[in-house]
Amino acid sequence: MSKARAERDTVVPALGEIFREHGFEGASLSVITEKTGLGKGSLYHFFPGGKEEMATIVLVEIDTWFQVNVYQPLRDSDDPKAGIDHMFTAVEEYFRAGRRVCLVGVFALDNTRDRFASAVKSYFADWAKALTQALKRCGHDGAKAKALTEDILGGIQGGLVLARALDDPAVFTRTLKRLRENLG
Amino acid sequence: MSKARAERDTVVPALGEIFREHGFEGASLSVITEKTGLGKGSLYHFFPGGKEEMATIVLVEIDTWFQVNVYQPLRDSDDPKAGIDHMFTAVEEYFRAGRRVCLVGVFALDNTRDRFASAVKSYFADWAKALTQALKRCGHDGAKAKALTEDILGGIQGGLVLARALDDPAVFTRTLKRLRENLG
DNA sequence: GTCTATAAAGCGATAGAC
DNA sequence: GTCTATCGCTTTATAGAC
Repeated sequence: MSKARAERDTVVPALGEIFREHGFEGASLSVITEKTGLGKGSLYHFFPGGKEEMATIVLVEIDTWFQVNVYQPLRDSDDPKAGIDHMFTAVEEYFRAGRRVCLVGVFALDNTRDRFASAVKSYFADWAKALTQALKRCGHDGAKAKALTEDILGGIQGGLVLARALDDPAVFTRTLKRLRENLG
Repeated sequence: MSKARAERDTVVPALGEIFREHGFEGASLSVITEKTGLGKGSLYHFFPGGKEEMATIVLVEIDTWFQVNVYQPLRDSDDPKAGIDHMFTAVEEYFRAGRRVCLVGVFALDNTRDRFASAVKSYFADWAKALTQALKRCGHDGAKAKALTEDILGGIQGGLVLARALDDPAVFTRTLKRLRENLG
């Protein structure tokens, strides 16, 4: 089981890219088979729950990544400004400078939304909470910190949508730069 | 033909809501039949090209609406500030104060993207061009006008994603308010 | 113009041999 | 653990009666 688990985990990143690229509905088993090189037999061996389990595990992996690389630094950094700087750097890398969309954003907009509603909601809620707290520690009052948080999280998602729609990743990096500078 | 055309056009808004709610892949003919009350026979009579034609016509309708209600006022208003104010008001109504997502944004993120790439691209490109021009007429230099345009269009899209993800439409209206105030 | 019936293909998922 | 074969269902789309 532990071995199967380890084997399974190596496929999860590839599954993430597939869901990002095709959405939940569009990621058919034939596409998944093709891109991962795993046959249906293997896929259902690793993920008895089928596509839904695959997507759930991908969402868990994403949550873990953001907890470790974004939320924790925001919460725990002695210097809250450094935590925020680290967030912007991590986000720019994670979204490959605008060439990669946000899977949670994709799931939020399409009809997959209801299926994974709680994971989608807590992704943004956790992020917002950690960022607001860091902004308060930087000296902003509660209302300002909340407003800045919405501007930053919304700006990131919107920048990704625009970058993809216009087929111009630089829109995203420019947006990140302005959001960063806007904090002074 | 003109009669069929008129009859057809009455269904287009309903199709728009269906694609918004379910995405392109998720909007199956059975869903469309149920929500519009039209049988498959009627649907293929009005839209011989099937789903793809339905979505194409919906995108044309959206483009027309934004041309008339957003881009033209931005371009033609004697007072560019009034044109921008009008844009924010129209956008808040159009997206039902955060309860309605942007179909073009939905199509931009999922795998439908490639299918309707040019319509998706020109939706944002036309909007950006008109808004940048209006901002320049307000006195902003070219670089500032371009930056503000990206912040505003991205902010709108991001606000819609966040509102949907958090199941809290007010996130969108607060974002719009700040974008508006940010212009002074 | 709208209906029913149906075709052809793809879907997620399962079973069983190996 | 991976394969092939197959089930049952849904999908888009078409045909033809009315």
